[in-house]
Amino acid sequence: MQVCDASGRFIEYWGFKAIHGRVWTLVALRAAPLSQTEIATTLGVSRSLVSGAVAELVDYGLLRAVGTHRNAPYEAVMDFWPTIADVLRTREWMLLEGARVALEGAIDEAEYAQATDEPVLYDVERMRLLLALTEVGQSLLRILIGMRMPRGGERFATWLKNASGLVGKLRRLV
Amino acid sequence: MQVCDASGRFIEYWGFKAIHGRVWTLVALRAAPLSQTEIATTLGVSRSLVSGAVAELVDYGLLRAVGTHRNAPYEAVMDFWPTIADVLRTREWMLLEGARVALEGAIDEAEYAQATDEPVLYDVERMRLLLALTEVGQSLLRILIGMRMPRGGERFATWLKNASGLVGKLRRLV
DNA sequence: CGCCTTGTTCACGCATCATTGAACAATGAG
DNA sequence: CTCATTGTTCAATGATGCGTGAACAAGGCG
Repeated sequence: MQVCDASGRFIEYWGFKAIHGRVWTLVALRAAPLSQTEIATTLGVSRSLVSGAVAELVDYGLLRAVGTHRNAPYEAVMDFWPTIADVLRTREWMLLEGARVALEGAIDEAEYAQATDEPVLYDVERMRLLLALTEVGQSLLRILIGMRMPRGGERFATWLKNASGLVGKLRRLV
Repeated sequence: MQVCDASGRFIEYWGFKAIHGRVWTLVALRAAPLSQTEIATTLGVSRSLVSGAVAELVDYGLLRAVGTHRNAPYEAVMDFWPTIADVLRTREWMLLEGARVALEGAIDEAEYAQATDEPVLYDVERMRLLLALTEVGQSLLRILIGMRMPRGGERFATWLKNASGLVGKLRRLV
């Protein structure tokens, strides 16, 4: 399944493991739920690798066991926006916040140095610009995180239509 | 300089090397252009590492030598959107295009199987959904790539104001 | 009840890649 | 011209992390 590899490569570039993308895509596109051994043999990887990947995907809320018994096969949760929002909320926010705090500290230092006539190594104006950039980034992030998803039956299809319309509006905006 | 480390961490998560972020941030925030040895000693890394990083940053168009002589110090190019657009155009587009092509192929295969009454392993409906998703992604990418930047003197500040306004409009849209 | 299939855990190997230090090249200063 | 400083190249190192296989656990089915 070339789609799984392409998806894996894509996911990998976004800071996750390729195996996550491959497993999720395979399960998502199969008509029937899959057991771990089926996943492993289909993808040509070891069962141990699949075991870990599946556990993490279930933890992320991207995979779900069908039934309660031990060897219950897995189906994909198509509605992955909550997971993406969660990643944005934690990972990206922390990164931007770290940069923002560091910049604020550096600006304070530079201003204190200015006030006491010490030599100022750094360009305060530029630091302010980068600070403003992090704030714009955080605003954008807040919007993305806050995007409400349609509830009920065919969530993913509805969300997709939603997103498509939004992109159209965005094009007119730019 | 904690800002450099924060920036490096951020850049690293976006698929680049942390050293690129650290070097660029240091040069961008310093009031005066910096030589490679100054960069190396300030960041506490070897000159060889800085040499490679600087060469790549110059290649990306994110750093520029001030003057023509061999040991000319470097200043930062603040207007980094062209570089980002370039990365989006090559890396992200290729990834999405790869997924799209693979999905189209799989859909064709599945339809052929349906027509000839062979067993169909994959869910055509879902494949179409993911195909639509890649297309929405490509539309969004086209918009981002096509975003024109202000020309002339204080480009970065103008761009930032531009971007900030855009994010505000986007919030009202969502 | 016992076997066989399935899932989990863990230590190891293997590859990748950032970083270093040393050797080398290039150039400006004295 | 000579030397010291700066930048470049390259092999070696070290760390990080994916993937594997074997051993182990846990049920289901005969």
